Amino acid sequence: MARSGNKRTRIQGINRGIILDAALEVFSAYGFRGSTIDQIAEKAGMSKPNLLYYFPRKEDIYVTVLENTLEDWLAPFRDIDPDGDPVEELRKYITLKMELSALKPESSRLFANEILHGAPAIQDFLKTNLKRLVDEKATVIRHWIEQGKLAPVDPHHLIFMIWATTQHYADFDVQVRAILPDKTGNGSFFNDASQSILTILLDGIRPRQV
Amino acid sequence: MARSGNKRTRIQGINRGIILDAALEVFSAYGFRGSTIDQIAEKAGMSKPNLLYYFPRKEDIYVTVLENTLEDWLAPFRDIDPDGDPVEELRKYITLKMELSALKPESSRLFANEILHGAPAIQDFLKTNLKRLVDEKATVIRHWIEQGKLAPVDPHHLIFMIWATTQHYADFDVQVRAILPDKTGNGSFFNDASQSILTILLDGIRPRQV
DNA sequence: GAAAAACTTGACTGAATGGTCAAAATGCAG
DNA sequence: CTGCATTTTGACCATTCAGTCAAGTTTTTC
Repeated sequence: MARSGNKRTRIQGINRGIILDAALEVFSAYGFRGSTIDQIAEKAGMSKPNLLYYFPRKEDIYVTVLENTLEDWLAPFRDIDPDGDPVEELRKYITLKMELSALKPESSRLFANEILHGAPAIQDFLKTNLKRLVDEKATVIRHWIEQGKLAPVDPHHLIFMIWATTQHYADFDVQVRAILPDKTGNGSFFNDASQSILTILLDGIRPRQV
Repeated sequence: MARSGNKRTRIQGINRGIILDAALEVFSAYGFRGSTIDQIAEKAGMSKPNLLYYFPRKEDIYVTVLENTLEDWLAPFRDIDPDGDPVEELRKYITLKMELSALKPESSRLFANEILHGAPAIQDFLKTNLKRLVDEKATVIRHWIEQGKLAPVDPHHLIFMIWATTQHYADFDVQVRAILPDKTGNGSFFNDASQSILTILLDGIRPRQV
């Protein structure tokens, strides 16, 4: 039986990976309820009962995919260095986050969809782990402000603003592409966006007094 | 038969309204695929066949609700006055948008969900109406910049940033509430957020040289 | 106030879909 | 090569759910 005592055979390792990749694509595109096991099985190139041999319930697949993406998503945030230069650290974070949005929009959408619908599967995680981490980084930002290295702004709202903006390019991709003049090909648009966001965030839009 | 020739009776007006209100709640909470006609019918206090008498298909309800919310959503954007003071206009817009996020988070979530899943029902709208409107406002912003009333930033990305941030408080409500220290009660938190966003957007986070 | 139109609903149908099961196929240790 | 464990699948079941229908009830019209 699969997963007995957590021991994984060679084939289990391979197939679980294939399933999770397929599931990420499907769930992020159609949401939990809108995705069918058949869809995932087809994309994974195996029969439905076979897929269910590895993940007994639809929800098991979903939760596993979600958990896997959470870590990717949080790592750059965790890596913000309290001892680094604030502007440089935030620049690095925003750039990384935008790269992630460009590279793995599916993960972002999966996460967004989960939150949008009330985070039924990860509410606990939000209230404990994530809150702890955010509060920690908010403290870092507050220190930076006290040291005069950053303008006095509310750390939590600053974090939300960065999250919101960077994720927007993944989550609202169709809208962004529908609106943006496609002067730029496909590639450089995320770079442009990073630059713009950074400029606005750092210096604001109020013209500097001359 | 209902809706023949678009003429509406008294009862049709009432019941369509009730249905659309119920549908907004349900669709925004569970998405299109995740919502059932029975759920909407129950919330609307009528039988399923009766509901289907007014809207023959599930999709008809969905599209109608979506169209109704789009207008609400765009109105404040449309109202940005090219002849007004830029900072004041943007302040007004952001404040309005945040009030809307606080007052009608369901509309925001419905819209977000639609975009997140590739905007199957409103792709045309995005590419025509919305693009036209955004380009128009981008031109306004560009003029403001030329007149030195705004720092030189990319107008499109500025608009995206404002949209992303303001909608975040509606769409990611559970996450925001999970993280935010609930020192503030329920009411003032949207005010705090508005203030913070505005400060950051206007003056940035880089400390001003003294 | 009677006929016509509009509205309402219980009971139903067919398709989609999550999940089961028993039997076949394959992999692998000795 | 043999026998046991793992993997794979066709066929199936039960439930959910969008949508139908025919028969009733209420509202409007004249």
